[in-house]
Amino acid sequence: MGGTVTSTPLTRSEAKDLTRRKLIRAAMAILDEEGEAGLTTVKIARRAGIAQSSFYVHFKDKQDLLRALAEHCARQLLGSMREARRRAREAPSDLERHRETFRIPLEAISRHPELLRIQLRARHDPSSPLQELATETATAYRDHLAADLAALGYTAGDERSRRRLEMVAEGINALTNTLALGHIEGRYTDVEETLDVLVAFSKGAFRLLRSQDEGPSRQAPGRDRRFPSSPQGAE
Amino acid sequence: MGGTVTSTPLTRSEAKDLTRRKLIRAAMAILDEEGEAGLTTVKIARRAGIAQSSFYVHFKDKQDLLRALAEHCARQLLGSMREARRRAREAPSDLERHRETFRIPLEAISRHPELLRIQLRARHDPSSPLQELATETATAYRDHLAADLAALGYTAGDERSRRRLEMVAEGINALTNTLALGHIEGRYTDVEETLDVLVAFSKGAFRLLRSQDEGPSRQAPGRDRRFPSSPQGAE
DNA sequence: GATTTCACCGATAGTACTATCGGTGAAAAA
DNA sequence: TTTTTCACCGATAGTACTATCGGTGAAATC
Repeated sequence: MGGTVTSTPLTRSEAKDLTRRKLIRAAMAILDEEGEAGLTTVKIARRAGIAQSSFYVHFKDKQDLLRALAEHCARQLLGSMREARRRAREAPSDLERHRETFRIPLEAISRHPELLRIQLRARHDPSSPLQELATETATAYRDHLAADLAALGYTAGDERSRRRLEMVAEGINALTNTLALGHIEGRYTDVEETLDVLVAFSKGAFRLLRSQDEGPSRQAPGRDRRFPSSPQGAE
Repeated sequence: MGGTVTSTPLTRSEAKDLTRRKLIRAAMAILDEEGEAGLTTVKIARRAGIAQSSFYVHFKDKQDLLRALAEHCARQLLGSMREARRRAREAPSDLERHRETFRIPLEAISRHPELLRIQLRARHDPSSPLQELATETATAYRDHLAADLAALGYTAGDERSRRRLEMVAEGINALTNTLALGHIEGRYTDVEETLDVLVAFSKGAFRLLRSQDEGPSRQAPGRDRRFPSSPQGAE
């Protein structure tokens, strides 16, 4: 990453570190292309250019590699999150800042779409060793956005408005992810158009947040506000 | 399903059909609880109460079961989609209709959350035999919603407004799924509150759709509107 | 130059799962 | 009643993957 182009003669520890990184990269690629079912030590090692058994020189077991991979992803995601916050602060006008808040994660996702894909997949997969990381990341993003919104004046006073803020933040993240994937898949090629849609959606939500203290929900408060739990009998 | 409570003496073909359904149910439950990695013929058979080898009396192989399971899910999803359309038409006022359009899928998801979970998981998993079904389902939902919106007057004239409509429909679906999951996971217990948020988001998007013919996008049309493709060099 | 270290190799034991096979008893057909 | 059918059983061959082990040569150390 540092840009130092070291020529071929490497020390032993440098070479080892390089192989380790190759293994993580290979695992990421396979995870992205074939999913976790396709992730075997045989394929990882072959792709990294070493023998299958040599895999265990670098990692205790497969689980150990996934832990390292999760850390790697977390570092990268945290980095782009910090960058987003920093760059959004630099925007001149309020309107531009609002738009930038969407552009930056969109750019970040476009740069490394495999991170989002792997995260979305692991998010709902109980058999995935990455599920915990995926959930944590999603929560972190949501809270980060909610905090930003709170700082912008959409203050969370009572419990209800706090929950609304959370819902809006989660919704905005879902929208960003979905449209970013559409962009990556080539369906929505125009970034500015995508930003238009994101901004439009969020404006509606902000209007709700601003009106939070003015009146109660549209429904009478007396009735049951939960769906009954699954009756389990349907065919 | 039909309500006929047949007492214990079953014909041979009835008994076989029952076992087959038990196998599909067992597979669904395991898929939901443990993901595809945990889905083995051993577990499916044990859960259905038969020997592992008897699995092959009902299905040619595991793939065959997954095909049957996909059909089963597709039928159920299609059914709830039709129900949603029908019930939304019955709503008295426009405002109520708008709100109902969100309530019905939310109810449907709450009734069978495992369907959504399995779909979301398979959607981004290249190793999943259910990926195709999941993608088709997502597309069908999006187009269904887009058509409803078009019928409501958000007409798709030119190519650009058609694409916007598609983006909005996809966004609304993503929002519905995300908030529905939040509801299932117990974070957003109040259905009416969830509907408030969904309606607020969509109002913002509708405002955009209505203004589609009035002016161009906020950005100058000359510059590059796509992100460069991933440089692959980042660490 | 001699010795030690160790990243990598090939071979293989162990494990978990898929799918097949012959046998069995009760329902269905004769 | 006799015969046939077949849904289910236990046992097991075949397959794919994980993880270990002893060996090797070049880098590192002496």
